[in-house]
Amino acid sequence: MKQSKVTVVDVARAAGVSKSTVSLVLQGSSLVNEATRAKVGAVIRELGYVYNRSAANLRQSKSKIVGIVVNDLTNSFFAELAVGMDMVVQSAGYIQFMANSAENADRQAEVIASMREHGMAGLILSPARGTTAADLRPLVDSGIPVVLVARNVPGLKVSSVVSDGHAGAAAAVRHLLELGHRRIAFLGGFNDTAVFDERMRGFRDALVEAGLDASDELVISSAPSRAGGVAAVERLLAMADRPTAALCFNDAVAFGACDGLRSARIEPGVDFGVIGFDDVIEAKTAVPALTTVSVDPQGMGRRAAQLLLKQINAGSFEPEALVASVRLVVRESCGAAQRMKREAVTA
Amino acid sequence: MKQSKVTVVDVARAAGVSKSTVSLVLQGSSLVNEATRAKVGAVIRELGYVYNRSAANLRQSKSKIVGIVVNDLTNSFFAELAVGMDMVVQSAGYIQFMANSAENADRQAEVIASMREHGMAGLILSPARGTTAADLRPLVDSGIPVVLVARNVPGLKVSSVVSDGHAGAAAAVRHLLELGHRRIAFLGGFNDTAVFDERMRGFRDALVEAGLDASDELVISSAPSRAGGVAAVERLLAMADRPTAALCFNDAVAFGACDGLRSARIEPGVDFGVIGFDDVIEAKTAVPALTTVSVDPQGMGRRAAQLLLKQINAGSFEPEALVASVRLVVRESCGAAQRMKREAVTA
DNA sequence: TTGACAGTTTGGAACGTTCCAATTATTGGA
DNA sequence: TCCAATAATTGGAACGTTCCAAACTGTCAA
Repeated sequence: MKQSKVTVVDVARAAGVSKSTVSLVLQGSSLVNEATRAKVGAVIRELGYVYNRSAANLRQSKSKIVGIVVNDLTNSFFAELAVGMDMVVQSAGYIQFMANSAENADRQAEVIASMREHGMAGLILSPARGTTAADLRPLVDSGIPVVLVARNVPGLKVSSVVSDGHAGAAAAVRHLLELGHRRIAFLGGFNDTAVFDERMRGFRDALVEAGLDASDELVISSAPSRAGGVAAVERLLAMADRPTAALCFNDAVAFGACDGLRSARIEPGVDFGVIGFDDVIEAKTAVPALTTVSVDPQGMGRRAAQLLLKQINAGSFEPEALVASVRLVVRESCGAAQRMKREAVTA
Repeated sequence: MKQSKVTVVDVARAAGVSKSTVSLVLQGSSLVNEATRAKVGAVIRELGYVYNRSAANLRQSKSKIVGIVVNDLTNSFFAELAVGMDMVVQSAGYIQFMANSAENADRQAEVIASMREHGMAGLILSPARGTTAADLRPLVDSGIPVVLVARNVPGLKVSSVVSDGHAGAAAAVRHLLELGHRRIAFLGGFNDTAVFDERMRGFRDALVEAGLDASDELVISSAPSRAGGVAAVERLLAMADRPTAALCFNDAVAFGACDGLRSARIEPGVDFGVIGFDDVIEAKTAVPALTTVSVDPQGMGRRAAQLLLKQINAGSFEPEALVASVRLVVRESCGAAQRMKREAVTA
């Protein structure tokens, strides 16, 4: 256990050159002679020298660190998002501070401040509920690139990568209409978020477009979780004019809805159509396999990271708003497979 | 968008004091006069000064950064683990580099090297499959505290926090025996990992203890995923002397096993007992609710982080091996609820 | 008036790197 | 032989902080 840190000066002394030369070797400069480079390299390995990046940054003030703050890492959608970012950040030779805000705006503010003190070059933020433009303004004004992902913050002029919730929800509803459903509910999610609003409007617009009922009672909000889905579907089942299908705010809600339906002896995908949103990994292997709007969170994460790195490398930049397109993945829970079977029989 | 960074000297000039005084204020020293402190504080806010922690670390060489490297963030067990660490690291005023190794030992080595260059004070590692003691030796020898979590690396003398897989597996098997099962399988997981080995030995030992068959054919390994569970249960169903219950390597495998059983018109929790391992969040709300060995990953994460911080603060330390105890959470998939119902009828 | 002392404040060196300008060594052409 | 050009190396200042030793203010007792 040797504690003493080896510096560039120690290496220089041992190799019989100046610290400047060692520095050049470290940067892979073409100025230095091949023999010297080899000698210095050998000494570096021998002494177990580790480069001190903070010291370097102090001089050149451009760090290779980005910040990533996510509202809920235990949610697999956001975990995938984070993994996507991780991939491109890592392969660009950057390293990330990464923190979970647990939907707590205060904690989020703290970690962002801390990351700033540690000298991050840019931030990717999947904002906690309740994040305001004012929270982020000082950071943005300081000229550090910020990319918002998955959720937007109204009134803030920064780059963002969000999915096309409106189009996705509308496509899902149209699919249910094609399958013959005429009374469709929207289940789950907190109705004070922008994402909820967007998806819900997609749902409404598609119903109105088809000349169908899109009244408020068809929108049942709840926590955007599996438990929330159970609760929401219970309220749905208690309705007088009961819907025959539902579009859910996200996949967690959809799973919960399936659980709730089963408890009531209603088989999802057979007696009732269920469509989720997000296409989390479990959607494919669940029983029944979940029909859902796929938003490829890893891809979104990758795009967000690419955008951030682009803005870091460009000296100045204009905010860019990317909308990740979305596609309906038809599996079993909507009842499409069931209908095909039925048609095969009647044919 | 003001780019110029404000330094302690700028603050000093604006407040009409020396940089030393500003530094004292920043550190909350009791030496400085109340009026001066207030004045400096005001100027700091006014100029939008942000503390440069790298510069400070350069001088005092003790950073408030820890590294966290996780083998698979998309797996909710490890995501929970990370969130637990995040909690205690954050509230101790530290910030974390966090990276996903995606089970790739090379990538893992790269990010660890990068974190080291950036000056981390300690590392929590949930090692990628195939990590060797040699990979970690240089880091450990340099005196930086390392805590291994969830998985151990044979031959490396560092602290670790792992769950008691042997006891957990044995408890699960005993429960199945109590429910009357006499032929029990072990499903899923790669058989070249230490975790697999430990759980499998717990399984075997409990069977042997009861004087039952614990032969190799009862152990069916596969990928530790939902798909792996489906595959494993298919092989189980093809056996001549078919088991009536199974302990699964983890919850993902258990879910897969349930899916596979259902496809074969066998109802898990009624016709067949299934027990998982890990108690991921979905276990509770799944249908049937999964009986599983709960290892509280968040708690493990918290303990690992606490251990690391303790070692960072103590100048020197001895490696400590923590074994997180484990408890069987009886829900529906094992058939216990079913048996109680049956007993109520016969009574 | 002086000195001791506590309460505050301060200049400057140090941390490990980069980068500029300057220096030295080497080569080749006239 | 000398000069110019090129190749390789180098010393020292700078980055933004901390920390030490020293210095300045008052106050109070002698």
